[in-house]
Amino acid sequence: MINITFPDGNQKSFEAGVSAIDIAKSISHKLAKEVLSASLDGQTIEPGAPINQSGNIKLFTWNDKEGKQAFWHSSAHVLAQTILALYPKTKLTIGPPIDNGFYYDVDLGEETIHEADFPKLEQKFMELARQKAEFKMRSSKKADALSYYKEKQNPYKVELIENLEDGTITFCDHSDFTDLCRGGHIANTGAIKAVKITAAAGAYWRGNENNPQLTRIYGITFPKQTLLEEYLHFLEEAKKRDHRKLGKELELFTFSQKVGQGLPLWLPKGAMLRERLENFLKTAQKKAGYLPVISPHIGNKDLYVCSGHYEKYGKDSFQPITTPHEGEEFLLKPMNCPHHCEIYKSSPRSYKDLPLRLAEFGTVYRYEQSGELHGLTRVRGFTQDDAHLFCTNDQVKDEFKDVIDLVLYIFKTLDFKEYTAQISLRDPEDKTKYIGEDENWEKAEKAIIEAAEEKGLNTVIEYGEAAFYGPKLDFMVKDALGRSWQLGTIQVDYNLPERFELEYVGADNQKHRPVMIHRAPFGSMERFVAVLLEHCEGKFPLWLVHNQVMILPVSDKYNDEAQKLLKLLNYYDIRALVDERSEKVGRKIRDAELQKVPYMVILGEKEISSGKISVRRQGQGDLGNFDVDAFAKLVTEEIEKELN
RNA sequence: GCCGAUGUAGCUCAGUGGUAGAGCACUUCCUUGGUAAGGAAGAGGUCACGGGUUCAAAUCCCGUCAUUGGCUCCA
Repeated sequence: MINITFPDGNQKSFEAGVSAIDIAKSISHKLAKEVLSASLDGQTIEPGAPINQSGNIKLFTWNDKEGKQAFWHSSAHVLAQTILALYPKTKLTIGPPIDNGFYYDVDLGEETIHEADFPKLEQKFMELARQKAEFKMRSSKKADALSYYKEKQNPYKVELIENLEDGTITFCDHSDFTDLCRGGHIANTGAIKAVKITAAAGAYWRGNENNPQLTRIYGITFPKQTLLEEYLHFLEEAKKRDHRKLGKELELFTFSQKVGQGLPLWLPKGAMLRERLENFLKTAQKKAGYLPVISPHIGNKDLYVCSGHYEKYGKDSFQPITTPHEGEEFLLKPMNCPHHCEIYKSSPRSYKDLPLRLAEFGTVYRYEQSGELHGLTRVRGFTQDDAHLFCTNDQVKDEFKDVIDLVLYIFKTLDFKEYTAQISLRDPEDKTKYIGEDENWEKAEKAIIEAAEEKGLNTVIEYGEAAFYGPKLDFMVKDALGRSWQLGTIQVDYNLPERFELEYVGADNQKHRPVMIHRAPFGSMERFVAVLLEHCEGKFPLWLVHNQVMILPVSDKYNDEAQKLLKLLNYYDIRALVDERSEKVGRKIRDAELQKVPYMVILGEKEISSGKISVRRQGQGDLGNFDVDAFAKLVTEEIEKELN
């Protein structure tokens, strides 16, 4: 007999050899049917495999991340089986579960899979899944595993196995299909009730662009048909929140082939939106002791050679502009920091001047690869809400913490509740990608980790994600489709002050080197607006929205009164417009609702004679009658609340 | 840059080799109304661009450009 302990602390005895599913059955048949995966003492186990030792069990269903992962991992096996059945010459590589489904990377040789082939794949997939084949793990000797794949002429699997220790190599069989696999399946393929092949894409073997390109087939499966329908519905809804669609509808920005790829054109409404965001941050920065600076759009190449950016990113910049007579080379400014370093150097600095916080909405240009461009989130010309804080060693942590507060204030004001605070450190395997002394890196990394900890941030650490000159704290926010984008960033840098020989005179009358903090709470105005649009679905908070109030005269007769009201609202600093079209009021309401105007004011005979306006809130309907100043107060108070 | 997809009116899209289409938006006229679409008429396109096949191309083929889903990259 063995003792099994459940997460709630309860214990039960079972005969040795019992499976996780049997254990679930002992609780309820419903649970047994729903269990997808299990773990014993934290180790993932196959749900149908015999358990021969006592331990702590956890049972996972579709509602658990672990359950979904096992489900999609198993589905990847079936996908591989499907592809092999339809394209027998395929060489399999890897096929992991991801956040939304799974993929399998395959070498199809001469064949290609097109979107038109997806229905065929889906049909075969379900045919195979319905066989209810059990997933069974078995171990293999390294030599046997190698010869198996050598015989199949599959260099990818051979490479994978060569990197594994003998004695740890396992395969998973189901039906007539077998694959190298470390485990973590559902019991059998029968639980898969619905599949959607979502995309075919190229992907490099082991993520290295010098390696052969494989075909990656993406799919998603569900234990119920209705869940697939819900997922497809979610994708439809996400499309409505796409910033590219909303940007067009709300007339915020556009692109022109003539102007160039990745070079956004801000339309008046978009430019005014940006202005409000910038002013919001400028006000906050003024309070926090920042000083504005302005630097030009081009800079001498030597400036970036000095900073090290040219060596590292020269190929990712636009090519230098050469002056006709002197032959001097200039780059379109790819970042603002070297300029700000030179501003620092414009005058001798004392420790009394520090921290010196230089801020600029600096527009920069980067030659991003064409395949990378994406709406406003990845462009070739964009404006950073940049600032560089020059401080002493002792001031780094406090300055860093203040910047965290600023980022969190912005996120709170704009209702970004879900974000990831990512600490990006050096790649411990390859320090050659970075400049500077180990000692400085350690100081910088320690400062970030401590500051984030003292601010109580829930952080994840990513190795190898640091900038080449220093570690950083990045704030990542997801778009409508769940893709993660870096918005705010804070970076500690001991290296550029060194390279630019920045100095200050300390209380000891000796020269010292300052530390630099790079920070951009929005990140780039373009990307920030994009993610903001997707978050609020185009329904901007009142303080940001272009048109706060739409005045709707009941008929043309009241247009003059409407204009008077408009002036009055403007006097209260409220942005409003009058809908003077000869349309019925129902139509005007509908259009204002669709334009996502937060407040509507209806003006007709009743309002004029009573002196009270009739107010509607977007998405809510009629709010009743108000005196104009009471309404103005309502609006201004709502704005104040949003900004505090 | 690489692999796949897409490109028709301002927007969303239909149109599989034989005269370029719809809805919304726009313009004009009628209508002057009470809380999510009043009516009529009109205007609007070198079917992304360049070549080819054909008696005939939006449609088939090749190339280019742009957009797009991924991969790689991201100061």
